[in-house]
Amino acid sequence: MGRQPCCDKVGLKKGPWTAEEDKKLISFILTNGQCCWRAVPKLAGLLRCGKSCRLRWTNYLRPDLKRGLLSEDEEKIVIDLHSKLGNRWSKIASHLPGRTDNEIKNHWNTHIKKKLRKMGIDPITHKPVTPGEATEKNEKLCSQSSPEPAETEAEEQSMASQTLTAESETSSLGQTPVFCTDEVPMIEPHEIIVSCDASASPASCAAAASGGGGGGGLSSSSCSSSVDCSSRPEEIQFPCMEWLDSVDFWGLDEFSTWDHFSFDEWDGKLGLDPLNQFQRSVLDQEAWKFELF
DNA sequence: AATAACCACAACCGCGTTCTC
DNA sequence: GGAGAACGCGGTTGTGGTTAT
Repeated sequence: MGRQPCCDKVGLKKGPWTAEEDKKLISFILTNGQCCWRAVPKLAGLLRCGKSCRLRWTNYLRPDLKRGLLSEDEEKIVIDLHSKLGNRWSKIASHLPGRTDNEIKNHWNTHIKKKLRKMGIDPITHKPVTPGEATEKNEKLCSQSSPEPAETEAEEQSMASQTLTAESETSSLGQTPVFCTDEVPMIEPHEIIVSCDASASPASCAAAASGGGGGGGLSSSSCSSSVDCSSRPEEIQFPCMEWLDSVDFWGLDEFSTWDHFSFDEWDGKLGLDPLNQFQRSVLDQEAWKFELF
């Protein structure tokens, strides 16, 4: 009857992930690709539920993630999309390659909201507020009348034109290039090949094929989780994920030999400029996760 | 130097949707 | 077609770090 439960919640670990757990999860996904999340913790030897593994991967461990604060341009795009889409963070994230819905949501709540309020703009309605109007009470009222999200395909299509892509390096909101050169470079959507063999679902293939165009395709929702391998044992083996040479640091051979890891290698494989201090600092921040480095 | 207050972000929770049997 | 489970999303909470007192 139905599917098997994703995890029995008894004895599962919660809270912050340890470096060891990260390592296990990364190794597993490197070896096997992203397949059924419910199977991941068991096979990877983790005492976590599949949901937790998926979140950890999509929000933190994915190689294509940009780290660091959102740029001015990205903020503008978030604000603009939020005015049209409301709190549909995954939709918004799909227009910002390398950013996750969680990240955008957090950034919105901690930075952008305040910024907008300072500018005298209601972050919920995106309309100017008169002084004294922005009271707590008012805010609650406003939240009940959040902007009408775009419902139609056409609307979403038009919004997709704002997507940050390699092809269009300018946003609809500004004439300046979308990414500063000192930002962490993205692995472009087209650099990730999702193999679409005959057994792969049409939906996931379509999503992969349209990865660069339209919606960015690298969002947590539209890319990483779209692999359909549910319930077909032959696919559960390992689906649909190949990395180009440029991202082949994820290739198990090298990555599994953690002892030999160096940041220079990491940079190279990620396509990072070894001299980019910002990137390095970001990676240094990450290093706590990989004490073995 | 100690500690309280604040801030940022990772992770969890719950719900709606999708999918399989 | 219905039941039950996985998945994905958005809201909320918890935790660690930083700043102010």
